[in-house]
Amino acid sequence: MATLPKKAEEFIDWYLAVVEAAGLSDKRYPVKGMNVWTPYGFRARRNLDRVMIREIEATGAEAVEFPTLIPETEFAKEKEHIKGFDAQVYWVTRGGSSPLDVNLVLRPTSETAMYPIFALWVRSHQDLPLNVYQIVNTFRYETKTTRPFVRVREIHFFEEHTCQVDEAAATGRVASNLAAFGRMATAFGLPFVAVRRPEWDKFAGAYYSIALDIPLGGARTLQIGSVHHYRENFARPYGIRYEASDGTTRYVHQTTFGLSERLLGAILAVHGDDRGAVFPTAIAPFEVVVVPIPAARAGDRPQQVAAEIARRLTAAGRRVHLDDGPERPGAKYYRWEVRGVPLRLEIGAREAEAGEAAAVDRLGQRAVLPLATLEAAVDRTLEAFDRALAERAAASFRSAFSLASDLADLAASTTVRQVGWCGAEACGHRIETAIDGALLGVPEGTPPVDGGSPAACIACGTTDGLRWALAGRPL
RNA sequence: GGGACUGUGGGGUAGCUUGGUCCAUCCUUCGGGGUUCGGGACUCCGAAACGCCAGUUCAAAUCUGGCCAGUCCCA
Repeated sequence: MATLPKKAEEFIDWYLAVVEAAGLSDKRYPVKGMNVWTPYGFRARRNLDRVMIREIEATGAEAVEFPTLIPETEFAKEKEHIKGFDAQVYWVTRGGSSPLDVNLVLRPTSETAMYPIFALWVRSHQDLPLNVYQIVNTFRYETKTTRPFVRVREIHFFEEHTCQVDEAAATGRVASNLAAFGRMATAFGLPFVAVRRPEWDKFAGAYYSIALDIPLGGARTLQIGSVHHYRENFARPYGIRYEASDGTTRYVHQTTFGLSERLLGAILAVHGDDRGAVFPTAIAPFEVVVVPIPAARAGDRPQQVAAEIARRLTAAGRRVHLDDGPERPGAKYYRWEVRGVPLRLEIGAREAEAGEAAAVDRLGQRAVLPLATLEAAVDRTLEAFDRALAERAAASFRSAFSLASDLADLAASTTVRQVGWCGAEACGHRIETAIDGALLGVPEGTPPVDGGSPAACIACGTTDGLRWALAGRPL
């Protein structure tokens, strides 16, 4: 098996090689940006979905599913929105061989599919809040280089859409979404920053946008999700009104929360190492792989014990793979390492006789687990693994940001930079030019670098209206 | 949106400049046999490719055009 490129030296090549070697996606499908979810990758995706569903439903959202096609007439109702998406939608213009009277858009996102119906569902303040989400495929005609999970044309999209009684309630929903995302990120051991995007980079049609970004090493960043406050921007063109308790008619205030398989890409990018993928247990296609080690003197005892262990752990609710194929044990170790399985249990003649399992986690921690209390021992081992993985990610997150105080300093950035910014768009663009990237925005809450208060705008030097902002190079 | 480049078995590649020496190289992978088995075994046998369609030519992996796919740079 070919060795992988080094993560620190050739990040993109490393990422592609890991996706390939781990068997997560088949990118040979003959349409750009549309890849096949392989069995192993699909397991990871299903686990990702499970965590998203658990956390969003804990906040009172309900699952729905809207159609894939949107009439052009509905799509065009919100002017900023269509301007933002026009260049990247797929059109359906024919039914059979006949041109359609009204062309249909393959949804790039579902605002314009849902909101005409929301206008029918919402009549009274008693219908609010309306919190619904769907996990569906969306389509964007991406022209840049596509990459598995990170930039695709058919997106596995989680989107929550809500209607609230007023702006404050919508702001509360934004906070609730950010908290829900925080819980998802914790489950995946994934540190992130939430930043309010600058005006010129907010979602098409939004009042404001909060992006969830992760650092990828160097000044690179990856946006893995976003939460938007729409105020009444969509409610007005789509007529989503309700009668308040005082008898007046008002427009709802809306929010959305979007995530995608980029989260899987981010998990690979953050946790993976030079030996391949590393999955936190919450998303791991298999949490445990059991490898018997044959020995002439032991007969088939190791295989029998390994099979029994796999049965027991499966019964205990673990996702387990028993690898009792004919390969040599070492070949199996390498394979399950590149595929990122958190915990490997080895059963040889020694272990079979002693009533033990040799355990090695994906970070290299070794232990001997007694078979008598194996289920509990595996629980503890995986918990410790997840903690260690999260701590490793947190440590690299802490060193992924640094302060910068003048524009010349930005060009050679080897981290994401935290800078003082006066808020002016012209200064924002000068920062973007200086770093050859983007002004990511203003951090929500505590900024990543504890630098006190900013002294001056890095671009114009003014000391008025200062805030911390982050600048980086989005992938 | 503009420009450049690339496409060879499942994966990675040599060959292309100068058409013939190529029923196409090597690594890996896959199938079968034997010896093996506590960190990627060895060995024998076998399978597997010139993106697609036209054109030039006695002759095309190699030259030309279109299409499809991929990559990079610029706006």
